Amino acid sequence: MATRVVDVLVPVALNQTYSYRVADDADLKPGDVVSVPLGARDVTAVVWADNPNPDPRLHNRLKDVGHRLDVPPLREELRSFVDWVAGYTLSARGMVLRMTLRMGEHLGPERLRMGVRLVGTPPPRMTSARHRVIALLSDGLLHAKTEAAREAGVSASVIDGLVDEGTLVTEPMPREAVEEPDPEFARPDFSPEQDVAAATLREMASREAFGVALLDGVTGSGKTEVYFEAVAEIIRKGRQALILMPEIALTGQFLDRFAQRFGVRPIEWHSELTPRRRARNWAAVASGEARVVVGARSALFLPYAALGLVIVDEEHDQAYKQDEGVHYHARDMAVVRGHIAKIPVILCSATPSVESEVNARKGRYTRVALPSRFGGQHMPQIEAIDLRHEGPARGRFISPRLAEQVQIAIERKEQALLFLNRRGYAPLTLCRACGHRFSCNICDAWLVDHRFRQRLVCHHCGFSMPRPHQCPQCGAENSLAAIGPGVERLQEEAAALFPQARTLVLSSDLITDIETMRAELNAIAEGRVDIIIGTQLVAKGHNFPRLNLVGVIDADLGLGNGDPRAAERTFQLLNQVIGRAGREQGRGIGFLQTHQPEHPVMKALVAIDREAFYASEIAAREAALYPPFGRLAALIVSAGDRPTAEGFARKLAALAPRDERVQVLGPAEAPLAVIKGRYRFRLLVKSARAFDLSGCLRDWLAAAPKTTGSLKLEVDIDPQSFL
DNA sequence: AGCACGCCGACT
DNA sequence: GTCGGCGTGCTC
Repeated sequence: MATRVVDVLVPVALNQTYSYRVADDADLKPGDVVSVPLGARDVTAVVWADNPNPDPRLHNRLKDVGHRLDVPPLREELRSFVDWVAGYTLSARGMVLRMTLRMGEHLGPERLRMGVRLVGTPPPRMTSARHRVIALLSDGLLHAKTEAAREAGVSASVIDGLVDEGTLVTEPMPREAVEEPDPEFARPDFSPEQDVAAATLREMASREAFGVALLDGVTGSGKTEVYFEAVAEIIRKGRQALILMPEIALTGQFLDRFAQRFGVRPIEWHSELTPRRRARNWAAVASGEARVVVGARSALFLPYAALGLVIVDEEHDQAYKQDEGVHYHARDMAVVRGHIAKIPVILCSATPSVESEVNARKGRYTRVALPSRFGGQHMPQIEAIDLRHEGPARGRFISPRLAEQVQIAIERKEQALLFLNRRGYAPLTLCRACGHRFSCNICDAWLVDHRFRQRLVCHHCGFSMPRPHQCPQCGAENSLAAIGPGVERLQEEAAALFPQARTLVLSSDLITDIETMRAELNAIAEGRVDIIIGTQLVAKGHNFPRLNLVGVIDADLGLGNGDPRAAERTFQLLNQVIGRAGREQGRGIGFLQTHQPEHPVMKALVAIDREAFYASEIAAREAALYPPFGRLAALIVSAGDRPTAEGFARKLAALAPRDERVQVLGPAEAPLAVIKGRYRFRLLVKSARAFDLSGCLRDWLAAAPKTTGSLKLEVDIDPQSFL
């Protein structure tokens, strides 16, 4: 009798499945998680399909499937999703599978933590440390070993000693149950407007069918509490809900708000989980015990037992786009997963992406609007400060009018936020004697002066050097000038202008981990800071109750670098930043320092006229056939030297499909031509919306020469950033 | 993605 | 004479 063979998807950079033999008595089904030999090692992989006619050429080379792991099989819904994402993004299926299996390697039966219990008599040789341990354990209950040691103020070896003496025994700790959120824990009081929105979402959640809602509400309108009602409905139905957030928005404050509504914190999923927690959370998601998961984009690939709803908070946020490895946009893939799993998807934003806005206008998405702030608060008043006429003195960045407002805020004991989306002290250092500019040897970029760290840093590759005191070009001393502002320099200026104020810089490079960030955000929320100086970190989903004034130092930053999404991003970012003001007292005020107050983005912001912004942006996209009116992909060719990269890019362009539905632009040198010592050229591929661009690219690239040596070709479907 | 195999420089 | 650098190619 022929041995049974199954096709297994292995989590390596391979698109094909590999065939393995199965023992006759092993009952393997598609979706089962197994261990298989691959080359010299064993990997955790997934049975993808039965293979009744294995390739005869492989007959004598087939290896045997190892053991099946004791975890729930990946459901057909997830396997289809993995296949779909790989096909769409032109990634190896194995690499997409890897994202669903990233559970901290320790898959399988959870390693139990050991606890200790007092059972015997104290040993003859007593010490004060031993006394403390015995006193602590005198309740006769099981205590976690490390906690017991910490509470008794002793090292673990004291406990081990008592175990050796027979005074204590070790026992496995019972696994702590995942706490269930209670949908009725604290039902909120809603305004009539919020009630209507919540009812719509609740109804959608209960329908158990695919559909997309765009929950469109201004900052402070209570979007979160409203979509929590859809989550509550999913919990009542015994299914699971996933709330996706931009990574940085996963704050303690959000988790607390969740706990206020549902009684417990949700399960988290993000890059900073410890391996142990990661494995536990993965298992809780797969078993279905985790009812609600709040996570960064990678949470979309987890093996939910019964996913019933996906929410994408701040759906316009660029952080949803993964630009390494598998290039995917989590918002778009959430819609795909919802479609495959036949479940509803809720996208939320105060400033929807142009894509989602168009889908809502065309009726593909259901718009659920929360047009006003909760509790009758008003949106901040916004004014432009024309830097051409009322700018600050040379070398200063806070205009007199803005400074006056900050002074008033401080006198009123309110907070002010100065927003500048630029890390470090100054973006450019140059020599006044010879004009030499400090730039990165490995990249094409200026080195940013970071005075906290006393270094010049490349923001593209991380290269850094000590801050020099002498020009390397002409040898002049004391000739180096810092050009332009960064948040550190802004803090210096604010401290000089307002010496009595407490300032805090909030910038990603000064924050080492999520906990530090949570602590700093809490310090602000509790009013221990007068002037917050922040990069875009402050824009994301945090509520500062005492903040009423927001000053945007350089509103033009991010506009006009030739990026088709520059206007959209600037509008969203500035809207969100200014929306931080006046959320509690409702008398927020925002100032935009700009050189171009007549720019459509600035005019729309000042007039608080979203419609005007979307109208002009949608018209521009439609005319240029940019997304969502057309499809876009970028091919990025990079190599260790310029001619190799350019030559290959030209070869690719020459092989481009001859199809009038596809337009190939380039190759052009990428805007930042050299990054990490690699020369980069880019081809942009544009097609009509109703065209299989992924399939077309696949055929095209299959016919292209293989990349050898340092040559690398990256495919970015739906590129968001053009740098 | 790992990992082995393979061919050229500075060490015990 | 070996140890080890990372370029190339394969993994059922």
